[in-house]
Amino acid sequence: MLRAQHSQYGGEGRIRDVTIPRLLVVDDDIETRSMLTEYLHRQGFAALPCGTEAEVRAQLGQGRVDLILLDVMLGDESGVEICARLRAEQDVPIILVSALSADHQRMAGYEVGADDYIAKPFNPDLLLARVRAVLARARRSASLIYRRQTSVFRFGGWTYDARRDEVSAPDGVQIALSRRETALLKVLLANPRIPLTRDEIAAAMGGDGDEQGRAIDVLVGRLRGKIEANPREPSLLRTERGVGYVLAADVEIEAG
Amino acid sequence: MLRAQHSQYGGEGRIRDVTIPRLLVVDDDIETRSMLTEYLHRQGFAALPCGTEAEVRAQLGQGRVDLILLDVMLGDESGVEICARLRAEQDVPIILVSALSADHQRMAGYEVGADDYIAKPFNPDLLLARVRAVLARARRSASLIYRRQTSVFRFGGWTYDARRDEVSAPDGVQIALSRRETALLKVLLANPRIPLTRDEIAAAMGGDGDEQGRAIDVLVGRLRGKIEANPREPSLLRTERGVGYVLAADVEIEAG
DNA sequence: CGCCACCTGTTACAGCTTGTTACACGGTGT
DNA sequence: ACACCGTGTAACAAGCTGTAACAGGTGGCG
Repeated sequence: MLRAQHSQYGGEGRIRDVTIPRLLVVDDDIETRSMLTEYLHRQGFAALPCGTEAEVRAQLGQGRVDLILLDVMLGDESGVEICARLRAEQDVPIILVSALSADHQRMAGYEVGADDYIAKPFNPDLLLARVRAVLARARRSASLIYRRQTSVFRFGGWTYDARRDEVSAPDGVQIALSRRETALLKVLLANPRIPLTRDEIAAAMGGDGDEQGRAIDVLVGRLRGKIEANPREPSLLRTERGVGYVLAADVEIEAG
Repeated sequence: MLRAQHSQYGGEGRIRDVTIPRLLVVDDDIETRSMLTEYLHRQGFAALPCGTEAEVRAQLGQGRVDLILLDVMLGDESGVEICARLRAEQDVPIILVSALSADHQRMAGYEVGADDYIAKPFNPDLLLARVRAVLARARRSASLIYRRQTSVFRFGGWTYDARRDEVSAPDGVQIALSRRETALLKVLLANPRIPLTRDEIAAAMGGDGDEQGRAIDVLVGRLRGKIEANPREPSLLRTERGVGYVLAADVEIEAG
């Protein structure tokens, strides 16, 4: 089950890619809106004009939005406040656009969670570069899990290759771990030398918060049986009495 | 980096938080470096001065780096090129710092993957706001998977609550899915109305690329047996002959 | 120092999960 | 019409997984 939880999001990058980013252009000035929308269309984006927060929300409700270009002065509405409200609910990248470029205003924009801030009048090509940078960054974030799947973890002479899902002993011999054993190992590898409580381990393995009984202890024992030279005196996967368990090894991570 | 990695396990926010961001200040000018490093120290960051790419790499090799402030003019080295190289290998946020602020240079910076671009001379408070914004954004990205874990998916009258790991039928009755069944459901929910090949499904479920035989088919059959009114004539989880399977329902996602 | 409660390791077991295999049926192409 | 391919399904075996019970060790308190 945990495995599936990991891989689901890693698999997104490998299954389908949406090719046309969908942008909202939010400005109460119709002419500015149209000009920018057309420009972005020509650059290969789906650009949708909005004049108010309500229109923005309507678009968000209707489908995926990849980025919002949000003017600071929106008639009766403040773009900065809209940005703050949207950020509290959404991860969608937001670029604030303003004719005013005083530093304290820029800071306010960043503080409410804008991804970038562009001063009018702007060079369209620079705007484009920023749009692309912000989109690329968002794409990179979305693929983080996928990339992590290609990592090789080294600890205490052992190797865990996340992409191949293979665990190798110091002598190079592969051992077979069950799905739960692998999940436990991954949690430990992600937290070298940090004692983890049983609840923390269970949660990290995808638990729903229910009390686990002694399941983690048994699982630890099983993993020890496979990776410890002497499971009765573990050196890699140690117990911290009253706390939980700790991977007592440094972990080195390489791209797979 | 390690922290960001184990967010894939859905447990980052619940296991450990690293509280002091670690920044690299990269500038060949010692005075600038020192001034900035001290300023950032006073603002609560761990700021480490570097003068060359080699020093940057040494720091990256020694431990987690949360953000790199990278000057464009680095004596014999070009900050933009260093940025490009680092970006190809790393997700670490990079802010380029330059005395030159022509638009084409800024665009070059964004194109090589910089997260932000600051012109010298800069207002230290504005730099700080940007550092914080970039760090906050990185943190948000790192917590994406965790947030997804709190999501509720609705499809065809059914509900999957990711946090509780509960699946409910249209009549509100909970059904029990096995771990693999849940994993399959998640893959489908992440790709509504998109036909997925068996290989794609297996990969998204954490497969290591090995041929799966008929396992996915059997699993689909089992999930159908639990969620279809008539498993012999499935309406939710349909077969696309010669391709694979598709979730024939719209999916609505709510924060949990 | 001794006692006791708690913590952890371990074993055995039962139930469930999971993938493989084999067969049947329907669809498609020649 | 026939052959082949793709998919659904049932049966089965092996493995996985957590629970329960017991034993030994540890730490705190009197």
